[in-house]
Amino acid sequence: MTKYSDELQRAHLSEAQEDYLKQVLLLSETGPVTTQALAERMGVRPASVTGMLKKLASLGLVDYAPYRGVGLTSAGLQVALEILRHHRLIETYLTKALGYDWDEVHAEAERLEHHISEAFEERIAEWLGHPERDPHGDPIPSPSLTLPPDAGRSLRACQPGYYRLLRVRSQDKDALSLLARLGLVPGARFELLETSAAAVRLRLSEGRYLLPAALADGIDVEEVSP
Amino acid sequence: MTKYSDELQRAHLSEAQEDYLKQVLLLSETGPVTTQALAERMGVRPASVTGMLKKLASLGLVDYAPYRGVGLTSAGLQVALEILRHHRLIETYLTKALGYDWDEVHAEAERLEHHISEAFEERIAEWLGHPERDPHGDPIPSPSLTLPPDAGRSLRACQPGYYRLLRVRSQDKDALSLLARLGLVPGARFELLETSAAAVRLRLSEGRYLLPAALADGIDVEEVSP
DNA sequence: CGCTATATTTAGTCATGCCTAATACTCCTA
DNA sequence: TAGGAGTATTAGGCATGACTAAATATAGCG
Ligand SMILES: [Mn+2]
Ligand SMILES: [Mn+2]
Ligand SMILES: [Mn+2]
Ligand SMILES: [Mn+2]
Repeated sequence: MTKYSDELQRAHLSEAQEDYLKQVLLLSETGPVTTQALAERMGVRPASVTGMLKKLASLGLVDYAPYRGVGLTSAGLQVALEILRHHRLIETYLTKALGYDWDEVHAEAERLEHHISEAFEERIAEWLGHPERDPHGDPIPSPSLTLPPDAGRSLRACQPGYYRLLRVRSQDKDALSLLARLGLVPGARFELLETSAAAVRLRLSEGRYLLPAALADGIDVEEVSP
Repeated sequence: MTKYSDELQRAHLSEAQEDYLKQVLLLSETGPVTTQALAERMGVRPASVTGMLKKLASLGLVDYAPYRGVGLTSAGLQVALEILRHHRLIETYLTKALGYDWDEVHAEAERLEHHISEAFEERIAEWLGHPERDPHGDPIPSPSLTLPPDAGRSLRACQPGYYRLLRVRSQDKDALSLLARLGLVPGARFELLETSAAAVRLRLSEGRYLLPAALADGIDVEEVSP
């Protein structure tokens, strides 16, 4: 019966509300969630964010103290994880079943995540063999909405050595396109040759590249034997 | 230039507007499109329909004369066919690629039709081999938005004889479920034994059934040799 | 500790798309 | 041909989720 009321609530959430909750979750992974950061992510003005936060708070989905930032309640977290699961499953499905490139999937998933049924979610998860990571290496919340633990650390902070790429956090289409072109996708192995403040130098089987620090920042890796 | 302005306009249409246009198209296939019929199909009150028709008329998508009914302009027809193509391709894809039953696909397609990209449309059409009919036998508008011609006639008006089922017009979940159970899906062959005002009697390889006239009404068939 | 830059919230609008109640039109029938 | 039944439109509201401009809180700094 808990189930029933949850579903009722879910059914009533708008696309905008779901996206706000998802962004609160994503932003909270790196630090406090400010009105301004949320406004940037959502592509709206800060005043609009304040209005939405008040509504979400009244629905019991966020804890909101004016001027103090915002966080998800456990109900809000469930919704955010559900949408995130949709998003990442859809990205994975589009890539594996329909031949999308990994730089194309985000925009499509951003819309579809709000409009698929639980049946659709289950069927693509089944078709995919219940994956734990999407094409970017982002963890996919499980059906019971637990998030697989983070693995790896930022390439930016690594010493020279041998590594395997685990995750690319950038969502910039052109950055993703570039990385794909270089073969820098999850699973790729490479040698980190040198790091500096501005860039990292690395070697793949296909060649040697100098990667701007901004890109290296968003790349998570794990060390491997040579 | 025409293309450009069309696409701009498309981008701005809401889900509600797209659904109104689609329903105007579907209703116009059987007779004049009244405010009331539209209200029933859309699940809203007639007053709401009037409001929307005025808006669509001002966008140049429908010809609307108060108290006189409504019809699509050629711009409106394009939009309606585009959405109808999405709907029927999605239904077909869900059935063939994800194992949906034909009585499950409608609700899912009704939402997704508004939220897929042209790239998605093209890829599922490609995967399906550019089908001309959806799982119910409904014609799928071509990429250039022409509708394949109607084939067959209503089972209700047929004389006893041998027939192949071409199309099921009902969208009722239970009716579809029943028909699927009997094997009465597009392509099925059967013998029509007897017709009366209230029902038709027919024989499939699996058995003999008495079908209420209301169901037979929505079934299109073509005659075949015994 | 007070001042100011920045972040945030409030106040007031607007567009969408729905609703109900009241009014107007159409067209069939007596 | 005048009602009336039934259909449609207008009038007035409401919720959602944006916006701008104005007011206000916070926090960092001299
Ligand atoms: Mn989204
Ligand atoms: Mn991703
Ligand atoms: Mn629809
Ligand atoms: Mn169909």
